[in-house]
Amino acid sequence: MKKRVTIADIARELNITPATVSRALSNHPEISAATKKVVQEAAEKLDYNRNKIASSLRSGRTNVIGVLIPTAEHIFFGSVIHGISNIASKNGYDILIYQSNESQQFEKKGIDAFISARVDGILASIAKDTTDFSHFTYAKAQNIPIAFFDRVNNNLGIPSITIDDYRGAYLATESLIKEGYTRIAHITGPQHIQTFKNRVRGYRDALQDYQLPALEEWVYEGNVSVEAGREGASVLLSLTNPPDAIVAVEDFTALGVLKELKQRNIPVPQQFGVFGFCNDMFGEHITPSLSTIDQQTVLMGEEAFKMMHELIQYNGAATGVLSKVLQPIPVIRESSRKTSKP
Amino acid sequence: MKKRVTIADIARELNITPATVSRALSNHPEISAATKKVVQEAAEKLDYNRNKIASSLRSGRTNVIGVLIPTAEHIFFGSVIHGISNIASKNGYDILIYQSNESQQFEKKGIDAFISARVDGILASIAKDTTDFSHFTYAKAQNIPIAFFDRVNNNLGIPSITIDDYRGAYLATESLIKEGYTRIAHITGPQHIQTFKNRVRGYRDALQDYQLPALEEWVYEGNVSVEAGREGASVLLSLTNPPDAIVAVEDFTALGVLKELKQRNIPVPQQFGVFGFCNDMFGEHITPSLSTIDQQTVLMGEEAFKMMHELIQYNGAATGVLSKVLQPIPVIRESSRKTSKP
DNA sequence: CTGTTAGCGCATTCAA
DNA sequence: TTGAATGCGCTAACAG
Repeated sequence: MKKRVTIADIARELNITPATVSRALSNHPEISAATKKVVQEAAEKLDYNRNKIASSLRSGRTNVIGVLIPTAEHIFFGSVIHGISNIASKNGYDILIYQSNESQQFEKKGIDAFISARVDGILASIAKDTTDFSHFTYAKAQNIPIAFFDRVNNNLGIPSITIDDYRGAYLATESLIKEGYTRIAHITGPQHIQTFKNRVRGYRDALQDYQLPALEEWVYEGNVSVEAGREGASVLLSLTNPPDAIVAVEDFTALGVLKELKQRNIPVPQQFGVFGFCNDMFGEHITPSLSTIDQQTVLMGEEAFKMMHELIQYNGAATGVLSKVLQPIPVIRESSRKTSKP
Repeated sequence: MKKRVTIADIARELNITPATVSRALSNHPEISAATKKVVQEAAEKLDYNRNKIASSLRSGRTNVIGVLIPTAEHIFFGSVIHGISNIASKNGYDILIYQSNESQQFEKKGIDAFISARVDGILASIAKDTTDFSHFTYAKAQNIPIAFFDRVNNNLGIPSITIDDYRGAYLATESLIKEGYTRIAHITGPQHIQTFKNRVRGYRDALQDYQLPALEEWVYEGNVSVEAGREGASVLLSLTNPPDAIVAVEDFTALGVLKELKQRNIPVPQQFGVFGFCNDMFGEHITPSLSTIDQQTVLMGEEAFKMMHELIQYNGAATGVLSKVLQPIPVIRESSRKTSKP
């Protein structure tokens, strides 16, 4: 094991003190340009690489953000991480990843790991299973800046960044209405999850605003999956008063709806409209292509980092940082275009 | 900022020395069970949380693995990270993520960040742009265990974990042959990438083994995308001697092929067979559903961590750890099933 | 502008 | 089995 070069080595080489080297390398304002230059060159020459561990221990800051996600296997979170990670790198932060796998127990472990690692802040998206949120308030009590993204809890006094699910569902429903569909149903997910609840509200309010019927039985609650989409569509189409369009809670659910419709030979969009939610990559390429709501995942990641960055800067001081809501963007494709052809 | 509890606090509380506390908490064999118990309880009571930074500085080990990926926006890498991260957590390791965004420059920065963070090991998947690999050999020279996954370079003496791309393409081609297709073409990606090159070889060898024609013009080199699939299919179908099946380099490329065929009203699989590569989630749900090669991404992540774990253990000592190749798994669906119906 | 001094919290050597 | 002493590499307060 080759011994690593330290600032002491550079100091010795140049006959100055380690403190000066440290300051020069951190671009401290009170160091002369000449010294900085010499130190830089010596560092380069000796192949010096700052030991962040020692630096962190001394300074009390790690420049690491802990990111807690339910799973990296879902492209939604990959996309958010993409956003977080890129802007974080640009600002000199590293990203520690932990997966809860939708379990409260692992989520708690993740928070503990972050605290142990002395991360400067935590960005978290809550697991489906979580009912006890004390690990989050604990982190907050430890004075670690924390913010939620996408899967949030508004009762903990923790800032968050989300997209406006209510508005997304509203826009989807409204788009179908404007295309001429009049009996619009909704397939949603488990209602203990805020996100899905908000979408139901947006869907309902759109119908009400346009004075269209909003039958109780037109809201089908399933799991979020292709299968749920099929089953939901099947149930809805078997009603005595079946709908002529469906707003699905998510793109794969919408895909299930499309499959069921195809099997029943119901032409989309001519006789039936379908709207998804997520803007997953495949939607653009299936037939008919899927209208959906874009969730701006990368932007969400970037905004999440920015918020965290501010929280870190102003921690302790009173701060104006509050929750932020991103606007969903309707992406209208074939599956909902009853009137005009593409 | 509440002062954090340290081992000194615990020591004071119990009238023993910090050294003993440290040993007790690390479950050192030479500490009495009684002391361990008392220390554990005091730690719990005082809400002690080990400072990994200080521990790392002293011990020289961080228990952090740096994972370098091209982008988190591709589900393939998300899936591998899922595999790495879960097994890493189980073994007490944290995961630091860095994205190269397919750029050599950022890749280099990532390696530097990892070295600065004093990670115990690096798992990397090479960027498309990378032509100079010195940052990898540099890390290795610094005595940091490093291994590649999926996107590898075999000329650096760095172990790697891949799936057998050659065999994957061979199996895809063979499957088409056994279904009765006889004029099989291939749409591949940039040939400076080993992965794609190997798939071309697998494709060619299958044709040869079954004594089928392998025209030079039946291999179309494009970018890896839906558009490349469309274009490749278009070019191949315009040949005076067009194929009756295509092995695509990847699922989205296969999707492009399917779109082009649909537009030309060529029935799949009856008159034309299509095979993808990746087993992306959408493939199961499109029409016709897509035959493809599963790359065992989660397993790849798990095996990557296991390999890294061994490298870390035996670093310095001569080690038997070599590259590992995972077996691809054909997933046969409608798009290639000429003979039998599902 | 630079040097001196001190210590972040822990793990490890050597002694007892 | 435990205590005492040391230092990992760096940064920050205080001097000069």
